[in-house]
Amino acid sequence: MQVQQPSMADRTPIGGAAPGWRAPTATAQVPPRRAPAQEGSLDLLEQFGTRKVVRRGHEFYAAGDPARFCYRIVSGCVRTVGLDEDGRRQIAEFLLPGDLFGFDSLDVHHLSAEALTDTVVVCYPRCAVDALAEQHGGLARRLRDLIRRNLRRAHEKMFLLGRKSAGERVAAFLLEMAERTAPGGAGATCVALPMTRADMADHLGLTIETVSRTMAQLCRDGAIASGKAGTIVIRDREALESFGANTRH
Amino acid sequence: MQVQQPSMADRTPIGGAAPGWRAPTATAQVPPRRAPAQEGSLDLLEQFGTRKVVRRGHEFYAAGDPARFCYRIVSGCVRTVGLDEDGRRQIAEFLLPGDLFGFDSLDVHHLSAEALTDTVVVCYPRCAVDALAEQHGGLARRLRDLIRRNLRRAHEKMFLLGRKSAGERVAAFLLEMAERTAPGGAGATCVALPMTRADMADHLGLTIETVSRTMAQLCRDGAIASGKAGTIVIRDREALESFGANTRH
DNA sequence: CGGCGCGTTGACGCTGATCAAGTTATGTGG
DNA sequence: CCACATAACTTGATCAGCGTCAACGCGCCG
Repeated sequence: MQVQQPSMADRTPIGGAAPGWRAPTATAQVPPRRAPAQEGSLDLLEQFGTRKVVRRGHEFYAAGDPARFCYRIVSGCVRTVGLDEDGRRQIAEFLLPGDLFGFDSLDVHHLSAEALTDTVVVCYPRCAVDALAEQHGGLARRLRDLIRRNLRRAHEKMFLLGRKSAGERVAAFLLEMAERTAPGGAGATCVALPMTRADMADHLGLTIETVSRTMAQLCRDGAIASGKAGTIVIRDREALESFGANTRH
Repeated sequence: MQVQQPSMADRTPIGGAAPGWRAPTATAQVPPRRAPAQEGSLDLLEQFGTRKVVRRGHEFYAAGDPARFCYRIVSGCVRTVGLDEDGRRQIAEFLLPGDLFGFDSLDVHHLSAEALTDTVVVCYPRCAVDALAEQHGGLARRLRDLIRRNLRRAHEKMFLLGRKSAGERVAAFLLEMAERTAPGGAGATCVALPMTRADMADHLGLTIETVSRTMAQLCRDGAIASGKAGTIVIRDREALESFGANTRH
């Protein structure tokens, strides 16, 4: 396991005036996105946020680290990773601009969080989060609901991993990424996939080869097309939605 | 999907006298258990709790129901179930005496909860939970941590489903059940398995046959022995812990 | 140029699903 | 209490989805 602790020196107070964290760097292919309404209203926290940049491949925290900070992604992409002693890896989620992470750990992180691309985050001290939540029932409620939503997504992923075929998993993943980057998009949607095939495989409980083959199949079927530099285009959403359902009969 | 709503008539205030619910039927092998320390201290809630009995095979709530109540199990055993349109099923967790459930749903339950055996619960109105949490930061914090623990367990299960062999899944499940019913137990431990093979299969992402075969193998290896009426005995914990690790090399 | 990371494609085999009996529990009505 | 029906479990034979191993192409960078 890599244990590169990125320098803390680039953390700067956000204190006063205009939010300076509005995506100055354009490193990531993933465009900055407004936080969705249900997660956006943790405004009370903003005054405690500090900006931080983590370079591609580096960790925000490792499994086992004390949970001292929570994060909101401004730009870039992050994965949360579980590793076991044999080197087997499970990626719990990919996080995109607007997403929050680190809020659902107990005192100690049980997964590590790693930057897939150069990533800009706002970073909230855990003690500030807890203190604010102690005083403001509304914030506590929103935090609770945030973790609840994560739990619901985890349950959906358990279903995916336990009960769906390789084709269904890949198709569902692509649709999920599409929905997250362009909510409600209907026609041909361009989806950025900033992660490697290995990342997708470790997220979907498959191997690199199976992911690759499945996507090739989807291309042949005309459901998707491969765009430039880690993007795909969804051409036929319905084909994607029903893909692999026939595999398990 | 079965939509039997058990009668609400058998709900009675908890205040009263001797618990007449001490397992009249011998279906439930799971003995009552004290709530573990970290979950037990939701004491503020107790005054709002009402007792309720749900018979084996009946639902506490269905997926899609508004989340009006949360529950603590007094005796019995519960499963939380996700179902899809094809009839594929995923059991997120099995819940034992002392366990809490229903706390991690948003406004609407996304899984259904069904009694595996005749089950006695204490039932807390969601509005009371929320109102109390609004006023008592400490309670809110404990609720948050409760949901966080559930999320961590969900992540561990994602790892199990995505990355472990059939043997490892079954072995891990038996060890988990052992740990939950007899924490820290060292020697030969007797473990109640109040669920069917189909339940185990739908929890572990396997088929009935594979579960059955794997347990037969474990018996042959002397790691476990089958006891009476849905119980097994763990004879060799280390053999169990390393079982199936060789299968995937 | 050559090494390296990443992705693709093919051949083959194994784990676990599927199909099919058959046996043992569980429950029900006589 | 037994007879019967049904659910739950076990075991075997066969199959296929996906993993494994291997080779190769491509873009990037020193």
